[in-house]
Amino acid sequence: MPELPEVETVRRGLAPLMEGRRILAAVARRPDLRWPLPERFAERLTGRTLRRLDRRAKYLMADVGPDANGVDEVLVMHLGMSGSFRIEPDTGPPETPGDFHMPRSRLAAHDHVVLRMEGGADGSATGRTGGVEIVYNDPRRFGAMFLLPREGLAAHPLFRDIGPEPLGPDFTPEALARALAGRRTPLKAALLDQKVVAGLGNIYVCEALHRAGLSPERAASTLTAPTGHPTALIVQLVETIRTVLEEAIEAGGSTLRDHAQVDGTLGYFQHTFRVYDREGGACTSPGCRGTIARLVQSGRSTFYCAACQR
DNA sequence: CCGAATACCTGTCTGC
DNA sequence: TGCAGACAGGTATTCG
Repeated sequence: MPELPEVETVRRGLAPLMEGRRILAAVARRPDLRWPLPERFAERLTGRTLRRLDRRAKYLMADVGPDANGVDEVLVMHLGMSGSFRIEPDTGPPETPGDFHMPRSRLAAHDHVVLRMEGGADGSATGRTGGVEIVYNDPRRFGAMFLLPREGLAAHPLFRDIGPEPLGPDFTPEALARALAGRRTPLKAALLDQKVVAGLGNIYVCEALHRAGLSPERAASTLTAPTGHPTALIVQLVETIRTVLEEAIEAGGSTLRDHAQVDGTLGYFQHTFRVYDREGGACTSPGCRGTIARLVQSGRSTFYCAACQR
């Protein structure tokens, strides 16, 4: 499921267990996810301190500091369609460099990567060595990990063309108007395009369009005035996208507080949607008596209300 | 250049 | 119960 709110929830869940801590051991249990894992993955990460865990679009970006040659690197992680992280208490023996022990009983099918983190001074993580083991599980293997130089990362092909962060200062009505100008593609497809705005996926595009009262089939260009300036509709859409994402992050936060320490699985949380996966259900817009319908646009399901989305 | 289709994988659900 | 087929929240690549 991971779209921006889910990835941000994962980031917030992992950050307290990872930031400022050494990676005592790392394991890649297979050579690839969607693409090959970084060469010598375990050796390159072992012993380094994870300074910060950030997010850009749907990517997690872990600043792991300098490598053996002093080159600052970032561990970039993407959850794809089915990736999640699980937190296990570290019950392993004290570390020797390059050594890694994890009880087989605690590994599950599709556990592809494990990072053993050192414990924190605050005692917030309570494995035998005071730390945790962070397990990446991904059945469909559409996820990915890269270890890239920090210098010039924004110009890397993965990030070069990604649009503004929707919760950041650059996602303005003017910017969205510019990005949609002249585009004949349906609004649904345009908002899924990561070049237009970062981090939206199928669910939150459906949700945002419903709340904004905009048809997913409307040509994207029709939100931009002939002058190239934003229309009132675009101002509304920018605001709606922010609201939908903020509410979802809030829902993810409460899931974290309620369940993360018990369940240990990050990446999926309960959230109720107004249109997504509600085909045949009643539209919840005030005063609307419509029914949620499903349609397929460029091979993906769109859920919407034809009565109130124009 | 743009937009649509395809490919990458496995698990789950539906209908016969 | 078994099984074929559809479908799943992402994105790089290919095709027209």
